[in-house]
Amino acid sequence: MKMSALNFTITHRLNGTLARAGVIETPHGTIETPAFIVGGTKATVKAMTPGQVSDIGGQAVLANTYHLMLQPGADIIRRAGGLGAFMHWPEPTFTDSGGYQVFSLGMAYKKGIDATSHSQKGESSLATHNKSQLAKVSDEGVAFRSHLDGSQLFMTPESSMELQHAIGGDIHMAFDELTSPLAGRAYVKEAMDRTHTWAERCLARHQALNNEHTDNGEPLQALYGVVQGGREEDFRRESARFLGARDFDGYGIGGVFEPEEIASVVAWINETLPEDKPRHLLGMGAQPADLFLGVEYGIDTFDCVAPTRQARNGALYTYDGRINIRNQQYGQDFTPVSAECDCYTCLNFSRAYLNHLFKADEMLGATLASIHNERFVVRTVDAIRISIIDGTFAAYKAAFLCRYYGSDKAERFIL
RNA sequence: GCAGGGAUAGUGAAGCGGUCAAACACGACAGACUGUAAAUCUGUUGGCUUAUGCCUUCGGGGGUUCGAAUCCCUCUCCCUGCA
Repeated sequence: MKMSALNFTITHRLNGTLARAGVIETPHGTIETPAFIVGGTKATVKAMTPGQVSDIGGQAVLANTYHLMLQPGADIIRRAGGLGAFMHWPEPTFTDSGGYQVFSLGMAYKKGIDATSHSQKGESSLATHNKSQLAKVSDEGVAFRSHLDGSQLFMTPESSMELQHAIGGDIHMAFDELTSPLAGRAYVKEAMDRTHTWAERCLARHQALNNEHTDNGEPLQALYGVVQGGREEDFRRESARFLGARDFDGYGIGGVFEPEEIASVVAWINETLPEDKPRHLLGMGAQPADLFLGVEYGIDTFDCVAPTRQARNGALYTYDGRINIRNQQYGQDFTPVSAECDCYTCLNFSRAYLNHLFKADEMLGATLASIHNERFVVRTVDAIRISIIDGTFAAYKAAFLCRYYGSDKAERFIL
């Protein structure tokens, strides 16, 4: 008998687009899609309690294998009863494979070697770190140096799967290699081929581990293959075809960096992938355009750390665009961050109060700001889901983006 | 009263004859952040400005010098000992 780790049902489609609404069922509950998955890298959504994550409408959390294997160690999490039990999050969980860290620890992107750093002025500590390269890729796997203590590590597709199964999230990502936007076509191809080989190795190890779970009477865990291929249409379609032909429970789309790429890259992939499997856009969702375009071109779930990171740094989302709450002008502004927002922060606190918390460096500022930004993004995706169901997506998208960006700038995201 | 020490940009604090509009830190003012090496990072921060440009600054005043935040005299205020 075939048991599946995950069920995905598409309930609505939007004519003339790749958009759909549906439900993902996991052993820890369901996710109504499209959905924004909250970033919980180190088994915590920074500055928020699980109760607060639940209150803002978060349906699932995504944690990171690399970070958790270093600290506290996958075995600790396994012994705690798995990721959800460990962090007191009873709802669905995802883990990322550590593949992103291959990229961010191993190559410089936007920090060290790109065109913007010609000035040589104040070099950030991150840029300095990038020069020292904490990761090296080979066909067998990736040699890492821990960013915490410098110790030598080696991660392979198999070890990533073993770690992810020990951590015990509901949905895992295959171990992949994403390439810098600066990489040439030849390297993009090489990395994609390696990602494909790794994906097959991940699948094999994953299925063996799931067999063990079955023997032990434990719930099955799901695995998404991760599509790569840079900005090259033929590679992206090839990657979607290759992975789509294999028995993954769903697909992650990796290596997308700019909102402008979403429409094209995601469309190539989602036209090619099997329709009946969920698709997760890895790491994108910092701004409304990402969300609208992603959904329009067939994305079911997103994750992004920007809402919480930007919140911690004082950038708050409003329907009229982003504001920096530290700015002087908010010091005497006793209105909420967004009058139309229904989050705990907006219902109870003023911009002036948040401005004070940030200037005084009080931790509550980070919490209230994170609650607001996460609610803003989750609610936006929820509203998008409703607009698919009732067929008003196009009008909703146009109105939302025009107001957020201004009609001039919004144009590039519409049509 | 005597003997020492000190007063530097919003604050603290370097500098002790030229390379000083003056390090550094904090503060202030802006910006960035997309599978979190991020409660982080970047820029600006005397005035005028396009400026490798000019102007006004280092407690007040007066000197020495080609040249002073830096040396001398004096005044004001502060600190530390001894009376």
